[in-house]
Amino acid sequence: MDSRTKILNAASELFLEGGGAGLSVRAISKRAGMSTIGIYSHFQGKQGILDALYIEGFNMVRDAMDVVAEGKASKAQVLESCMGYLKVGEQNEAHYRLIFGETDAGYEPSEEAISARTSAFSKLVRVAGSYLPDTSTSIEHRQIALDLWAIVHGYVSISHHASLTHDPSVDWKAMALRVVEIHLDAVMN
Amino acid sequence: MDSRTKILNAASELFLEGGGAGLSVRAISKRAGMSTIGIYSHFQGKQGILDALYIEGFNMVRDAMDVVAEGKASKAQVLESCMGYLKVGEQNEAHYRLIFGETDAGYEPSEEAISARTSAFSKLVRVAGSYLPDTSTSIEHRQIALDLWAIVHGYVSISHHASLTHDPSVDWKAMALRVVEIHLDAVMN
DNA sequence: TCTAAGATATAACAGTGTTATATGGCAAAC
DNA sequence: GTTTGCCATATAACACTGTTATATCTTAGA
Repeated sequence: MDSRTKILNAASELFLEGGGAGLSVRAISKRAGMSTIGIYSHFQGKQGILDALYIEGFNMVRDAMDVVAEGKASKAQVLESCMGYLKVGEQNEAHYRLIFGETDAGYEPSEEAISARTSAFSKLVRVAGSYLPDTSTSIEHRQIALDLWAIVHGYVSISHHASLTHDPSVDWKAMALRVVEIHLDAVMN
Repeated sequence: MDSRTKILNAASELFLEGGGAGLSVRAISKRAGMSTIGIYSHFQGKQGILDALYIEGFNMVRDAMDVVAEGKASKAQVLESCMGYLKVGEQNEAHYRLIFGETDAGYEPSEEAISARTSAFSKLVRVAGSYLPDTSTSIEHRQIALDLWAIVHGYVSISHHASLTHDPSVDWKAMALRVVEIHLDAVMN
Protein backbone atom coordinates (compact mmCIF):
# COMPACT_ATOMS: atom_id res chain seq x y z
CA MET A 1 0.00 0.00 0.00
CA ASP A 2 1.12 3.50 -0.84
CA SER A 3 2.63 5.51 2.01
CA ARG A 4 0.30 8.41 1.39
CA THR A 5 -2.83 6.27 1.65
CA LYS A 6 -1.40 4.46 4.66
CA ILE A 7 -1.15 7.81 6.43
CA LEU A 8 -4.59 8.91 5.28
CA ASN A 9 -6.17 5.65 6.44
CA ALA A 10 -4.52 5.95 9.82
CA ALA A 11 -5.73 9.54 10.16
CA SER A 12 -9.29 8.60 9.17
CA GLU A 13 -9.33 5.72 11.65
CA LEU A 14 -8.13 7.88 14.53
CA PHE A 15 -10.55 10.64 13.57
CA LEU A 16 -13.53 8.28 13.57
CA GLU A 17 -12.45 6.69 16.84
CA GLY A 18 -11.81 9.79 18.90
CA GLY A 19 -12.55 12.88 16.83
CA GLY A 20 -10.00 15.62 16.69
CA ALA A 21 -8.78 14.96 20.22
CA GLY A 22 -6.44 12.06 19.53
CA LEU A 23 -5.50 13.20 16.06
CA SER A 24 -1.88 14.18 16.69
CA VAL A 25 0.89 13.96 14.12
CA ARG A 26 2.71 11.39 16.23
CA ALA A 27 -0.42 9.28 16.76
CA ILE A 28 -1.13 9.20 13.03
CA SER A 29 2.46 8.23 12.27
CA LYS A 30 2.47 5.49 14.88
CA ARG A 31 -0.80 4.06 13.57
CA ALA A 32 0.56 4.15 10.02
CA GLY A 33 3.73 2.41 11.18
CA MET A 34 6.14 5.09 10.06
CA SER A 35 7.80 8.28 11.23
CA THR A 36 6.18 11.70 11.42
CA ILE A 37 8.07 12.99 8.40
CA GLY A 38 5.71 11.38 5.90
CA ILE A 39 2.95 13.74 6.98
CA TYR A 40 5.16 16.64 5.84
CA SER A 41 6.38 15.09 2.58
CA HIS A 42 3.09 13.57 1.41
CA PHE A 43 0.84 16.23 2.95
CA GLN A 44 1.44 19.79 4.03
CA GLY A 45 1.72 18.86 7.67
CA LYS A 46 -1.35 18.61 9.85
CA GLN A 47 -3.06 21.27 7.75
CA GLY A 48 -3.02 18.81 4.84
CA ILE A 49 -4.51 16.03 6.94
CA LEU A 50 -7.30 18.27 8.16
CA ASP A 51 -7.90 19.47 4.59
CA ALA A 52 -8.41 15.88 3.45
CA LEU A 53 -10.90 15.21 6.26
CA TYR A 54 -12.61 18.57 5.68
CA ILE A 55 -13.15 17.71 2.02
CA GLU A 56 -14.40 14.28 3.06
CA GLY A 57 -16.89 15.98 5.39
CA PHE A 58 -18.34 18.40 2.87
CA ASN A 59 -18.51 15.67 0.23
CA MET A 60 -20.58 13.62 2.69
CA VAL A 61 -22.94 16.59 3.06
CA ARG A 62 -23.18 17.09 -0.70
CA ASP A 63 -23.80 13.43 -1.43
CA ALA A 64 -26.40 13.18 1.33
CA MET A 65 -28.37 15.97 -0.34
CA ASP A 66 -28.00 14.40 -3.78
CA VAL A 67 -31.38 12.68 -3.96
CA VAL A 68 -32.95 14.75 -6.72
CA ALA A 69 -32.52 13.94 -10.40
CA GLU A 70 -32.49 16.64 -13.07
CA GLY A 71 -35.57 18.78 -13.49
CA LYS A 72 -37.86 20.24 -10.89
CA ALA A 73 -37.87 18.96 -7.33
CA SER A 74 -40.95 18.18 -5.29
CA LYS A 75 -41.32 19.44 -1.76
CA ALA A 76 -40.80 15.89 -0.50
CA GLN A 77 -37.51 15.75 -2.37
CA VAL A 78 -36.29 19.01 -0.87
CA LEU A 79 -37.20 17.69 2.57
CA GLU A 80 -35.38 14.47 1.73
CA SER A 81 -32.24 16.43 0.89
CA CYS A 82 -32.48 18.32 4.16
CA MET A 83 -32.97 15.07 6.05
CA GLY A 84 -29.80 13.79 4.40
CA TYR A 85 -27.94 16.82 5.70
CA LEU A 86 -29.34 16.35 9.20
CA LYS A 87 -28.35 12.69 9.27
CA VAL A 88 -24.78 13.48 8.25
CA GLY A 89 -24.60 15.99 11.06
CA GLU A 90 -25.90 13.41 13.51
CA GLN A 91 -23.94 10.37 12.40
CA ASN A 92 -20.66 12.02 11.44
CA GLU A 93 -20.24 14.41 14.30
CA ALA A 94 -16.43 14.52 14.07
CA HIS A 95 -16.46 15.52 10.40
CA TYR A 96 -19.27 17.99 11.00
CA ARG A 97 -17.45 19.66 13.86
CA LEU A 98 -14.33 19.90 11.70
CA ILE A 99 -16.05 21.66 8.82
CA PHE A 100 -17.40 24.25 11.24
CA GLY A 101 -14.12 24.95 12.95
CA GLU A 102 -14.60 23.08 16.21
CA THR A 103 -11.70 20.66 15.82
CA ASP A 104 -8.68 22.94 15.57
CA ALA A 105 -8.91 26.66 16.19
CA GLY A 106 -5.83 27.28 14.07
CA TYR A 107 -7.03 25.37 11.01
CA GLU A 108 -7.99 27.35 7.93
CA PRO A 109 -9.32 25.37 4.95
CA SER A 110 -7.24 25.53 1.79
CA GLU A 111 -8.61 26.70 -1.56
CA GLU A 112 -9.30 23.12 -2.58
CA ALA A 113 -11.16 22.51 0.68
CA ILE A 114 -13.22 25.67 0.24
CA SER A 115 -14.24 24.53 -3.22
CA ALA A 116 -15.61 21.33 -1.65
CA ARG A 117 -17.74 23.50 0.62
CA THR A 118 -18.88 25.59 -2.34
CA SER A 119 -19.76 22.42 -4.22
CA ALA A 120 -21.98 21.23 -1.37
CA PHE A 121 -23.75 24.58 -1.16
CA SER A 122 -24.26 24.58 -4.94
CA LYS A 123 -26.00 21.25 -4.61
CA LEU A 124 -28.43 22.77 -2.13
CA VAL A 125 -28.96 25.77 -4.42
CA ARG A 126 -29.89 23.44 -7.28
CA VAL A 127 -32.21 21.28 -5.18
CA ALA A 128 -34.00 24.10 -3.38
CA GLY A 129 -33.93 26.39 -6.39
CA SER A 130 -35.57 23.80 -8.62
CA TYR A 131 -38.48 23.72 -6.18
CA LEU A 132 -39.20 27.40 -6.76
CA PRO A 133 -41.33 28.55 -9.71
CA ASP A 134 -39.65 28.66 -13.11
CA THR A 135 -39.93 32.43 -13.02
CA SER A 136 -37.65 32.65 -9.97
CA THR A 137 -34.22 34.22 -10.29
CA SER A 138 -30.87 32.69 -9.39
CA ILE A 139 -30.62 35.17 -6.55
CA GLU A 140 -33.83 33.75 -5.15
CA HIS A 141 -32.39 30.26 -5.56
CA ARG A 142 -29.34 31.19 -3.53
CA GLN A 143 -31.53 32.92 -0.97
CA ILE A 144 -33.77 29.94 -0.32
CA ALA A 145 -30.73 27.67 -0.14
CA LEU A 146 -29.07 29.95 2.40
CA ASP A 147 -32.28 30.01 4.45
CA LEU A 148 -32.51 26.22 4.49
CA TRP A 149 -28.82 25.87 5.22
CA ALA A 150 -29.15 28.15 8.23
CA ILE A 151 -32.11 26.17 9.55
CA VAL A 152 -30.61 22.71 9.22
CA HIS A 153 -27.12 23.77 10.28
CA GLY A 154 -28.55 25.66 13.21
CA TYR A 155 -30.36 22.57 14.42
CA VAL A 156 -27.37 20.27 13.87
CA SER A 157 -25.04 22.63 15.71
CA ILE A 158 -27.43 23.09 18.62
CA SER A 159 -27.91 19.33 18.81
CA HIS A 160 -24.16 19.02 19.30
CA HIS A 161 -23.97 21.65 22.02
CA ALA A 162 -27.23 21.94 23.94
CA SER A 163 -28.14 19.24 26.39
CA LEU A 164 -31.83 19.70 25.72
CA THR A 165 -31.42 17.86 22.44
CA HIS A 166 -29.22 15.07 23.82
CA ASP A 167 -32.29 13.24 25.05
CA PRO A 168 -32.85 10.55 22.40
CA SER A 169 -36.62 10.90 22.77
CA VAL A 170 -36.29 14.46 21.46
CA ASP A 171 -36.51 14.16 17.67
CA TRP A 172 -34.65 17.33 16.74
CA LYS A 173 -34.30 16.21 13.11
CA ALA A 174 -38.10 16.18 12.80
CA MET A 175 -38.21 19.61 14.42
CA ALA A 176 -35.72 20.96 11.90
CA LEU A 177 -37.60 19.41 9.02
CA ARG A 178 -40.83 20.96 10.27
CA VAL A 179 -39.25 24.43 10.22
CA VAL A 180 -37.95 23.77 6.70
CA GLU A 181 -41.40 22.71 5.52
CA ILE A 182 -43.06 25.72 7.11
CA HIS A 183 -40.55 27.96 5.38
CA LEU A 184 -41.00 26.29 2.01
CA ASP A 185 -44.79 26.61 2.26
CA ALA A 186 -44.54 30.25 3.28
CA VAL A 187 -42.23 31.37 0.49
CA MET A 188 -44.34 29.59 -2.12
CA ASN A 189 -47.40 31.67 -1.23
CA MET B 1 -6.27 45.51 42.31
CA ASP B 2 -7.10 41.97 43.25
CA SER B 3 -4.93 39.29 41.68
CA ARG B 4 -7.92 37.38 40.43
CA THR B 5 -9.39 40.36 38.59
CA LYS B 6 -5.94 41.28 37.29
CA ILE B 7 -5.75 37.86 35.63
CA LEU B 8 -9.32 38.05 34.35
CA ASN B 9 -8.74 41.51 32.87
CA ALA B 10 -5.57 40.32 31.16
CA ALA B 11 -7.41 37.31 29.74
CA SER B 12 -10.30 39.44 28.50
CA GLU B 13 -7.93 41.89 26.85
CA LEU B 14 -6.01 39.15 25.04
CA PHE B 15 -9.26 37.45 24.04
CA LEU B 16 -10.69 40.63 22.53
CA GLU B 17 -7.42 41.43 20.77
CA GLY B 18 -6.72 38.09 19.16
CA GLY B 19 -9.48 35.65 20.01
CA GLY B 20 -8.57 32.26 21.34
CA ALA B 21 -5.34 32.09 19.34
CA GLY B 22 -3.11 34.14 21.62
CA LEU B 23 -4.88 33.16 24.81
CA SER B 24 -2.15 31.00 26.36
CA VAL B 25 -1.59 30.58 30.08
CA ARG B 26 1.83 32.17 29.80
CA ALA B 27 0.54 35.11 27.74
CA ILE B 28 -2.19 35.82 30.27
CA SER B 29 0.30 35.65 33.15
CA LYS B 30 2.73 37.94 31.38
CA ARG B 31 0.02 40.49 30.65
CA ALA B 32 -1.15 40.35 34.25
CA GLY B 33 2.43 40.84 35.45
CA MET B 34 2.66 37.66 37.48
CA SER B 35 3.54 34.02 37.19
CA THR B 36 1.37 31.30 35.68
CA ILE B 37 0.52 29.80 39.04
CA GLY B 38 -2.20 32.33 39.79
CA ILE B 39 -4.33 30.90 37.00
CA TYR B 40 -4.34 27.60 38.88
CA SER B 41 -4.90 28.99 42.36
CA HIS B 42 -7.53 31.62 41.50
CA PHE B 43 -9.09 29.67 38.62
CA GLN B 44 -9.14 26.01 37.72
CA GLY B 45 -6.45 26.40 35.11
CA LYS B 46 -7.29 27.40 31.59
CA GLN B 47 -10.66 25.67 31.91
CA GLY B 48 -11.58 28.28 34.53
CA ILE B 49 -10.51 31.16 32.29
CA LEU B 50 -12.55 29.81 29.40
CA ASP B 51 -15.50 29.27 31.74
CA ALA B 52 -15.43 32.91 32.74
CA LEU B 53 -15.35 34.05 29.11
CA TYR B 54 -18.03 31.50 28.17
CA ILE B 55 -20.35 32.87 30.85
CA GLU B 56 -19.55 36.39 29.66
CA GLY B 57 -20.53 35.34 26.14
CA PHE B 58 -23.87 33.79 27.00
CA ASN B 59 -24.70 36.71 29.29
CA MET B 60 -24.10 39.02 26.33
CA VAL B 61 -26.56 36.95 24.32
CA ARG B 62 -29.15 36.94 27.10
CA ASP B 63 -28.88 40.68 27.72
CA ALA B 64 -29.08 41.43 24.00
CA MET B 65 -32.41 39.61 23.85
CA ASP B 66 -33.71 41.35 26.97
CA VAL B 67 -35.76 44.03 25.29
CA VAL B 68 -39.23 42.88 26.34
CA ALA B 69 -40.87 43.89 29.60
CA GLU B 70 -43.27 41.61 31.43
CA GLY B 71 -46.45 40.63 29.67
CA LYS B 72 -47.07 39.70 26.07
CA ALA B 73 -44.54 40.53 23.39
CA SER B 74 -45.34 42.03 20.02
CA LYS B 75 -43.88 40.58 16.85
CA ALA B 76 -41.64 43.62 16.56
CA GLN B 77 -40.30 42.93 20.02
CA VAL B 78 -39.52 39.31 19.20
CA LEU B 79 -37.72 40.46 16.08
CA GLU B 80 -35.87 43.01 18.17
CA SER B 81 -34.68 40.26 20.50
CA CYS B 82 -33.49 38.19 17.55
CA MET B 83 -31.69 41.22 16.11
CA GLY B 84 -29.94 41.60 19.46
CA TYR B 85 -28.74 38.00 19.22
CA LEU B 86 -27.53 38.51 15.65
CA LYS B 87 -25.61 41.65 16.59
CA VAL B 88 -23.84 39.88 19.43
CA GLY B 89 -22.81 37.14 17.02
CA GLU B 90 -21.49 39.73 14.60
CA GLN B 91 -19.75 42.09 16.99
CA ASN B 92 -18.42 39.60 19.52
CA GLU B 93 -17.15 36.90 17.24
CA ALA B 94 -14.52 35.62 19.68
CA HIS B 95 -17.06 35.09 22.45
CA TYR B 96 -19.55 33.59 20.04
CA ARG B 97 -17.02 31.13 18.66
CA LEU B 98 -16.10 30.13 22.21
CA ILE B 99 -19.65 29.33 23.28
CA PHE B 100 -20.03 27.06 20.27
CA GLY B 101 -16.80 25.16 20.79
CA GLU B 102 -14.61 26.75 18.14
CA THR B 103 -11.95 28.14 20.44
CA ASP B 104 -10.61 25.05 22.19
CA ALA B 105 -11.57 21.55 21.15
CA GLY B 106 -10.79 20.22 24.61
CA TYR B 107 -12.91 22.74 26.50
CA GLU B 108 -16.08 21.52 28.17
CA PRO B 109 -18.21 24.14 29.94
CA SER B 110 -18.63 23.66 33.68
CA GLU B 111 -22.00 23.36 35.39
CA GLU B 112 -21.99 27.05 36.18
CA ALA B 113 -21.20 27.86 32.56
CA ILE B 114 -23.97 25.60 31.32
CA SER B 115 -26.43 27.36 33.60
CA ALA B 116 -25.50 30.64 31.91
CA ARG B 117 -26.38 29.04 28.58
CA THR B 118 -29.66 27.76 30.01
CA SER B 119 -30.42 31.21 31.34
CA ALA B 120 -29.97 32.74 27.89
CA PHE B 121 -32.22 30.12 26.30
CA SER B 122 -34.84 30.68 28.99
CA LYS B 123 -34.88 34.34 28.07
CA LEU B 124 -35.67 33.41 24.48
CA VAL B 125 -38.37 31.00 25.66
CA ARG B 126 -40.04 33.80 27.62
CA VAL B 127 -39.82 36.34 24.81
CA ALA B 128 -40.93 34.05 22.00
CA GLY B 129 -43.42 32.19 24.18
CA SER B 130 -45.14 35.38 25.26
CA TYR B 131 -45.79 36.13 21.59
CA LEU B 132 -47.83 32.94 21.21
CA PRO B 133 -51.54 32.84 22.17
CA ASP B 134 -52.39 32.58 25.85
CA THR B 135 -53.71 29.09 25.20
CA SER B 136 -50.29 27.85 24.12
CA THR B 137 -48.42 25.32 26.25
CA SER B 138 -44.95 25.63 27.71
CA ILE B 139 -43.83 22.88 25.33
CA GLU B 140 -44.91 25.10 22.45
CA HIS B 141 -43.01 27.97 24.03
CA ARG B 142 -39.83 25.92 24.14
CA GLN B 143 -40.45 24.70 20.61
CA ILE B 144 -40.76 28.14 19.07
CA ALA B 145 -37.71 29.30 21.00
CA LEU B 146 -35.70 26.35 19.71
CA ASP B 147 -36.84 27.09 16.17
CA LEU B 148 -35.81 30.73 16.41
CA TRP B 149 -32.52 29.80 18.06
CA ALA B 150 -31.69 27.43 15.22
CA ILE B 151 -32.46 30.10 12.63
CA VAL B 152 -30.46 32.92 14.18
CA HIS B 153 -27.58 30.71 15.30
CA GLY B 154 -27.49 29.05 11.90
CA TYR B 155 -27.11 32.41 10.21
CA VAL B 156 -24.52 33.68 12.68
CA SER B 157 -22.44 30.53 12.36
CA ILE B 158 -22.62 30.54 8.57
CA SER B 159 -21.65 34.20 8.52
CA HIS B 160 -18.50 33.27 10.42
CA HIS B 161 -17.56 30.43 8.08
CA ALA B 162 -18.91 30.98 4.59
CA SER B 163 -17.25 33.55 2.38
CA LEU B 164 -20.54 34.35 0.66
CA THR B 165 -21.59 36.31 3.73
CA HIS B 166 -18.28 38.10 4.24
CA ASP B 167 -19.23 40.65 1.63
CA PRO B 168 -20.37 43.67 3.69
CA SER B 169 -23.04 44.46 1.11
CA VAL B 170 -24.71 41.15 1.95
CA ASP B 171 -27.05 41.91 4.86
CA TRP B 172 -27.23 38.44 6.37
CA LYS B 173 -28.79 39.78 9.58
CA ALA B 174 -31.75 41.05 7.57
CA MET B 175 -31.96 37.67 5.84
CA ALA B 176 -32.07 35.90 9.17
CA LEU B 177 -34.69 38.28 10.52
CA ARG B 178 -36.80 37.69 7.42
CA VAL B 179 -36.77 33.93 8.03
CA VAL B 180 -37.71 34.53 11.66
CA GLU B 181 -40.62 36.73 10.67
CA ILE B 182 -41.85 34.24 8.08
CA HIS B 183 -41.73 31.53 10.71
CA LEU B 184 -43.56 33.61 13.29
CA ASP B 185 -46.31 34.48 10.80
CA ALA B 186 -46.67 30.86 9.74
CA VAL B 187 -46.98 29.37 13.23
CA MET B 188 -49.54 32.02 14.23
CA ASN B 189 -51.90 30.88 11.46
C1' DT C 1 29.70 -0.20 -10.05
C1' DC C 2 29.07 4.40 -8.94
C1' DT C 3 26.28 8.32 -8.35
C1' DA C 4 22.48 11.20 -7.54
C1' DA C 5 18.07 11.79 -5.95
C1' DG C 6 14.12 10.74 -3.35
C1' DA C 7 12.02 8.63 0.72
C1' DT C 8 12.40 7.73 5.44
C1' DA C 9 14.23 8.19 10.23
C1' DT C 10 16.11 10.71 14.36
C1' DA C 11 16.53 14.37 17.19
C1' DA C 12 15.96 18.86 18.33
C1' DC C 13 13.27 23.37 18.82
C1' DA C 14 9.70 26.29 20.39
C1' DG C 15 5.38 26.24 21.98
C1' DT C 16 1.28 24.35 24.93
C1' DG C 17 -1.21 23.15 29.78
C1' DT C 18 -0.04 21.41 34.18
C1' DT C 19 2.17 20.49 38.65
C1' DA C 20 5.83 19.37 42.27
C1' DT C 21 8.88 21.94 44.77
C1' DA C 22 10.63 26.08 46.81
C1' DT C 23 10.30 30.68 48.42
C1' DG C 24 8.17 34.77 50.23
C1' DG C 25 5.32 37.45 53.39
C1' DC C 26 2.01 38.11 56.82
C1' DA C 27 -1.21 37.13 60.57
C1' DA C 28 -2.10 34.65 64.81
C1' DA C 29 -0.37 32.36 69.05
C1' DC C 30 2.60 32.07 72.81
C1' DG D 1 9.01 40.17 70.37
C1' DT D 2 9.66 35.77 68.59
C1' DT D 3 7.97 31.85 66.48
C1' DT D 4 4.81 29.08 64.05
C1' DG D 5 1.77 28.08 60.42
C1' DC D 6 -0.70 29.21 56.45
C1' DC D 7 -1.51 31.19 52.09
C1' DA D 8 0.04 33.52 47.84
C1' DT D 9 3.53 33.64 44.58
C1' DA D 10 7.59 32.02 41.90
C1' DT D 11 10.67 28.61 39.48
C1' DA D 12 11.53 24.69 37.06
C1' DA D 13 10.34 20.57 35.25
C1' DC D 14 7.17 17.15 32.82
C1' DA D 15 4.60 15.44 29.01
C1' DC D 16 2.57 16.75 25.21
C1' DT D 17 1.88 19.51 20.57
C1' DG D 18 3.42 20.81 15.38
C1' DT D 19 7.49 21.55 12.81
C1' DT D 20 12.10 21.15 10.73
C1' DA D 21 17.29 20.60 10.20
C1' DT D 22 20.18 16.88 9.82
C1' DA D 23 21.34 12.23 8.81
C1' DT D 24 20.59 7.74 6.89
C1' DC D 25 18.90 4.46 3.76
C1' DT D 26 16.99 2.78 -0.62
C1' DT D 27 16.66 2.74 -5.31
C1' DA D 28 16.83 4.00 -10.13
C1' DG D 29 19.83 5.63 -13.88
C1' DA D 30 24.46 6.33 -16.11
